[in-house]
Amino acid sequence: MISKKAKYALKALKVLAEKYGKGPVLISEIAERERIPKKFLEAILLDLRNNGVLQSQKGKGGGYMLRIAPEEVSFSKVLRIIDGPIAPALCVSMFFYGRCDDCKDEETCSLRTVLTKWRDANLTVLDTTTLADILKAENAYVAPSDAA
Amino acid sequence: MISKKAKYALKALKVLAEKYGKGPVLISEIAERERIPKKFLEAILLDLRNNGVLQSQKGKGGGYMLRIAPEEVSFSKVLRIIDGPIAPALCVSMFFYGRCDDCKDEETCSLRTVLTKWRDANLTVLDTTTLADILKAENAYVAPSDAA
DNA sequence: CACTTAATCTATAAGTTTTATAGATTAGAT
DNA sequence: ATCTAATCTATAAAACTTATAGATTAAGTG
Repeated sequence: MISKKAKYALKALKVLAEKYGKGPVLISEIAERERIPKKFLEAILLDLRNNGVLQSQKGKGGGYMLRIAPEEVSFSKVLRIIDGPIAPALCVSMFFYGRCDDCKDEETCSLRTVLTKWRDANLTVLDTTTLADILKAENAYVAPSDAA
Repeated sequence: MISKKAKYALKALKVLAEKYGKGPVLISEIAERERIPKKFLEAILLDLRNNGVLQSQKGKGGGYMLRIAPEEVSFSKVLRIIDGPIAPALCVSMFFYGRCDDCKDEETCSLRTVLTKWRDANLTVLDTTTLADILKAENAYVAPSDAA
């Protein structure tokens, strides 16, 4: 399960992806539209900015905007910034590798083989899914007809 | 990331899978072999028993054993018992479905489309991976030679 | 029946992470 | 100067994780 924070982040990024190239968006506007506690959202957006995903402008006419194109913002990038490791365990993490303190011998850990497979399946989806895909999903939705 | 508890559970189950059909195994034996705090492990095994994965026997000659064959114990089954939902969000969970309190309209949530895809990729791996696969990985390991 | 073994149950708690809230401060625009 | 909106600092309730301790129950053994 991803954290609420990560879900908030993705929803906020969806809004910013929609307005990509159309100038800055206010925190308060995003917060209202997506029902995110404003102060909490502030911290999230700041985090995304400090990690190169967003760009901000203070003062009147200011706000937040994407620094890179929606197609460039993968889920894995966002999740790593907000939630940390994507891998099911540190011992198979590519960006947050760490030894498992309960593991006797990492080389021969049979669990690790399986965890690696799981990690790769995850990354296949998360590396290739971007904000652009959320937008596509948004537009693809057609209200079900009563015909059936 | 899975919890330590889940990792402990999988490691304990690996031991029990090895001894499948060979009588009960003591909690203390598993705890020592896998370096798991004994009291903590007790709770984990009990949980697995109450959910039909394990079977226990009190008193002398007692211990824990698998109730079903290693090939029948999938990762998804274990993880749902120990860590709960496997899905990245409750709104796309098959076993723990719940509405997201911050979501205006679930039907049109664009994030949900992507989360569903992610969930399915996860399940493809976790439903088909069982304790038997851990054992296979265990036996498949061959120490690297110095030749290279 | 008394004794030993080993799982089971109940209670407690330290530690960490998550999910926020409040208020002061800084940078930019007019 | 003044208004605006992001930024920084501090705080904290709530939930979850990771345990530990001790009493109890069930089963087998002599």
